[in-house]
Amino acid sequence: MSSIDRAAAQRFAKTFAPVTLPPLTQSAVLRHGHRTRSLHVAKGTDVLVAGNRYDSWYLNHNGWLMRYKVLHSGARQILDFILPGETFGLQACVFRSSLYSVVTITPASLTAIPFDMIETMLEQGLHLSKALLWSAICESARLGEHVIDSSRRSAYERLSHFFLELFVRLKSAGLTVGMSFEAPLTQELIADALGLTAIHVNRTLRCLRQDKLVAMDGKKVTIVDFEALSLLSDFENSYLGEDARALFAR
Amino acid sequence: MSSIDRAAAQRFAKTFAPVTLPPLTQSAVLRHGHRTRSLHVAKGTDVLVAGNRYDSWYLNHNGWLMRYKVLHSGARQILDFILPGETFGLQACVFRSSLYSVVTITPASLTAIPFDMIETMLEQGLHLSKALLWSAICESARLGEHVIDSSRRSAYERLSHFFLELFVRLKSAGLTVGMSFEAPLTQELIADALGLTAIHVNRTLRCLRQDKLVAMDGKKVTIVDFEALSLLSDFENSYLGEDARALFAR
DNA sequence: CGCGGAATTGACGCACTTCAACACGTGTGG
DNA sequence: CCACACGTGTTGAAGTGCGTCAATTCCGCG
Repeated sequence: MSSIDRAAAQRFAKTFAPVTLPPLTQSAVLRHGHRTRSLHVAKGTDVLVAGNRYDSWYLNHNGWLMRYKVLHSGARQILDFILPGETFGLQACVFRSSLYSVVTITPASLTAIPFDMIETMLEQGLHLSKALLWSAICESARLGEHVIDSSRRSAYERLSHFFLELFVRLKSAGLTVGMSFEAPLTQELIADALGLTAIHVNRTLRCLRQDKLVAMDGKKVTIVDFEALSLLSDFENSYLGEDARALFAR
Repeated sequence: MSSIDRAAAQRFAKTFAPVTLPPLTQSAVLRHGHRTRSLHVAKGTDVLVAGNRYDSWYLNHNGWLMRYKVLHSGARQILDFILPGETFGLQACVFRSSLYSVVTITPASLTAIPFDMIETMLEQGLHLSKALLWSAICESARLGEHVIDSSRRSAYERLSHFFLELFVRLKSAGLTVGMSFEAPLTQELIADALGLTAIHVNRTLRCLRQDKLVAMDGKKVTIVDFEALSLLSDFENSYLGEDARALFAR
């Protein structure tokens, strides 16, 4: 297994078992390493296409990807950004075909883990079973917040909440510097994620800048006033799994 | 274990393993029956309260419940309706405290399954592990559709999609009669679920009735034109797990 | 240099909200 | 048995946040 895979396994361990489990999770993934496939994909590549069948799920090492769907109206909705260290594609294993498409928005190196390995993981490792279950439940939690975002918050609140979530998730992956992070996002992508138009995102971003809450310099985002942002957008990071407990408590 | 628990176990089996697994799932749940608690709660009872800790998850036998959250603005967002045969509360086990509240909207009988039983289930049964994982992934899928609903569909499309989803979920639980079903919902609840106001739900419902797509008589809902509704709301039921495959394929 | 994608700004329209009033059924107490 | 409260449904009028359309500028890159 290449060194990049080892780094990926470490990141996976860190993401999904910050409490007590990193070594076990890591070694368990590594133990089956010979069955996995490494791939390096360019920016803008569709890794999963909605409606197709797949037999692997994916571990994302270092890139940004997004899960999305386009409606018959032509509108595109982004469900989720997949950050370094996170996984995707489990759904495609459960359902006959993938419900959503996944595309890279930066170059990315991935590890594909054959689906039937999940059986093995479930059979052999209690800890891995928990990790899988936990990652699915965390995804639910994020989507739950996303529902609230889309239906009950103003554009101003949505942007606030969005940047805070990104910041906390990137921070737990060690990808922040102070209160800043790099995000390869365009205003159009943000709009598609939050259910707005790029134009309105633009206007709202200007307000956030003027109000000294968020600063943006190209692709670099800085959280200027974490407190104010949290308050106005009902942000509480507990849903991100920062303090997940029970499954890994012992 | 009482007969109501047996019925519940059967419904759980049906919901989470429609393909090949009912007997196993059922017996595995029953095997641990002595550890579970049965409760009967009145309509309007909070079973879970956001922010509190819990050590059980719940199997809902015959009632309707909903998962919701209220923001500091006072707005309430319903994330999910929990129909007969479905479960809830797994999140509360993973996170330090429950992220959302769950309240009954009809009287309901529930079975509380201690959380540490999940460990046992994961250790002992490959099939149960799959069932747990699958139910979490299905929840994600529903929430994903809900995100799309809230951010990219008009009120008219949202209502259409909402009724279709309810219909299909209730049908798979055997709770439909022809193209009709009973739903203990008020317009306000629907509004809170779809991110609209009750007033606008009212107006939109009238349009749906006039357009001969949906009929409502009190609490009885009838899908008049399934085809037209599906088309206009991008409905495809694959995300509801109708055709889930891989995990239960063998 | 010139091209194309992204950001920015303005004017206008509309879907949905907000506020307000009223109708209807159901239960509860006088 | 009526009176009243209360929850739910229904309808109208006015306000607004965000979308749509259109034009201009900025910037990276071949």
